[in-house]
Amino acid sequence: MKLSTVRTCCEPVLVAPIDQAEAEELATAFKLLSHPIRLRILSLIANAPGGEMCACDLPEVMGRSQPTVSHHLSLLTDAGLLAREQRGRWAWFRVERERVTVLRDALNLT
Amino acid sequence: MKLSTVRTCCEPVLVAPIDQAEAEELATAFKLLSHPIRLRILSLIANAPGGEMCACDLPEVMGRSQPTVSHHLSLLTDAGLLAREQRGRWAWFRVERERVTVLRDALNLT
DNA sequence: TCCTTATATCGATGATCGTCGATCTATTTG
DNA sequence: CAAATAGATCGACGATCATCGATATAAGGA
Repeated sequence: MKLSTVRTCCEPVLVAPIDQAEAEELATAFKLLSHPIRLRILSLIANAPGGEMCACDLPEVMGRSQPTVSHHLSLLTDAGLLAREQRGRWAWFRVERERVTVLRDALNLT
Repeated sequence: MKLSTVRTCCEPVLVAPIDQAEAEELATAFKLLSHPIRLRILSLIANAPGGEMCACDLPEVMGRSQPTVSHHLSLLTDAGLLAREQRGRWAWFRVERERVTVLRDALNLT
């Protein structure tokens, strides 16, 4: 899904009417923000030292099992909201801020 | 849910880390934006003449049944994203822009 | 008061989602 | 190569969600 080509800061949802296809793509993206674990993961990584975090720390911090955390990390990564980098046997993640900006700008009112 | 007291433009999700309670409230709000019909309803009403729209027109425009549209209007209204006003036997809706702004600001990166 | 119309609510059904134990894969280390 | 460890994938289960027909409610008009 190339979200940035669908909706930019110049044509936000609440200023220009959207059609069915655009609504479906945006809804899919906002769905990623509709779960507390995913919001906390984004918030945690964005505020981590160096803006990145190792997946190995997340199950304990989140209080969820490793498969559950891995599942949510995959969803965020597949959607382009997180970038994944393998270092040795550890996976490091950082927030793709441009993608978050696209979603924020979709809610512009002016 | 008093969302505006929980998260303002001064402490966005990606600048300050959020705890479990805040994440749950925000996730509940973003869930409303995670369905194409609800995004189209918001977009349609925000761009309607006078910024308001009668519910009577929505089932045909959306291609959904009257109960389905009523259900989504209730979700948006209960969450404060839409304001409902009864005029005679018709229900008119307008977008509560301040509430949308709260969600947008939660995604601020700077 | 009776009829019509707009909207909400109920109830049921199928679909999607979140979770985790078990297992598989890949990488490092001894 | 074998053991250990990080992470992904699988499979199943319960929970939540979207939808719509049927029906209830509420308001206006005859």
